[in-house]
Amino acid sequence: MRVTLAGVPELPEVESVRRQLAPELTGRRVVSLWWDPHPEQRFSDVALLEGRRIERVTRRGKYLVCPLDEDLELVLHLGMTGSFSFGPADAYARARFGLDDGRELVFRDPRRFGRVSVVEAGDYAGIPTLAALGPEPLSDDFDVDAFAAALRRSNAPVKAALLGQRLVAGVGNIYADEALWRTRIHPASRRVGPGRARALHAAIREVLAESIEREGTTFRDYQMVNGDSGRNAPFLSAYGQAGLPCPRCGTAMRKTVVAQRGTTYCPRCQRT
DNA sequence: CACGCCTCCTGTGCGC
DNA sequence: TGCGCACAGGAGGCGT
Repeated sequence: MRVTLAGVPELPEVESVRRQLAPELTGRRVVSLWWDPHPEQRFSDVALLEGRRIERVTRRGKYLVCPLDEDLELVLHLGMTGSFSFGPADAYARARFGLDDGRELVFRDPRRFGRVSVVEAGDYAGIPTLAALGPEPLSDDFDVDAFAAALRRSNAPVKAALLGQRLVAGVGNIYADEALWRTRIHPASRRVGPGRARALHAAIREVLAESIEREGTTFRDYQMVNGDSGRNAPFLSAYGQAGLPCPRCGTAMRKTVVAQRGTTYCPRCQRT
């Protein structure tokens, strides 16, 4: 079985990019600006960035959030294939930010799913997922009892709940499959009791923290600012492993669709 | 409100 | 060899 894999940036990948960008961008001023006007709705008020100073480079879930002077914020989402580099721009460059140190930060995004917005600080009305984003999974705000209660209230498949960004921020297709595999929960399960919720809470933290240590998962598209790949791919147990033996029980891993997303799980270990 | 389905995009890989 | 098409998927939007 052959599966096409992209390796979309999720929390560990965005955090790895953030760690590389922060020292380069903090304190820099944007002195020139270009962006591809297509598709128009993925670039919002970007012109406001001209002349602004980047105060910090932070992250919420899969969003990069850069406070600017003048009480503005630059909000970036890498979509499926977004990446940054300090030039040179190629045919897939969607935005170019000229800095006051003479360098140019290039936002490259072949599939154009990324988004760039400049907003008044904290005003996420135009970015609804960010406005309603759940707690950071690696912070104390990610409360196990609140998570368990929210899962109990949810009638959606547990994987859909994880991807929804409201119960917890930053989990995407890769780490949802990994955390569910570790806790032996079937991705389509609509009933997750407190014991399994507690285990899932811990597993989400583990898979994300381990991947951050390895600077993320690279299949093809994701790369860091310096062009390096993440090193987490060889450690995946579920995502992309369809047809291969389950690392726990040896049963062939199965691929299905849950929440309109490709989903790999062990049909023997993972029970609803 | 919660849930689920459709859409946006384009490179890739497969079948014929 | 070349063509056509299915597939990958985060988030936004909309219908139920």
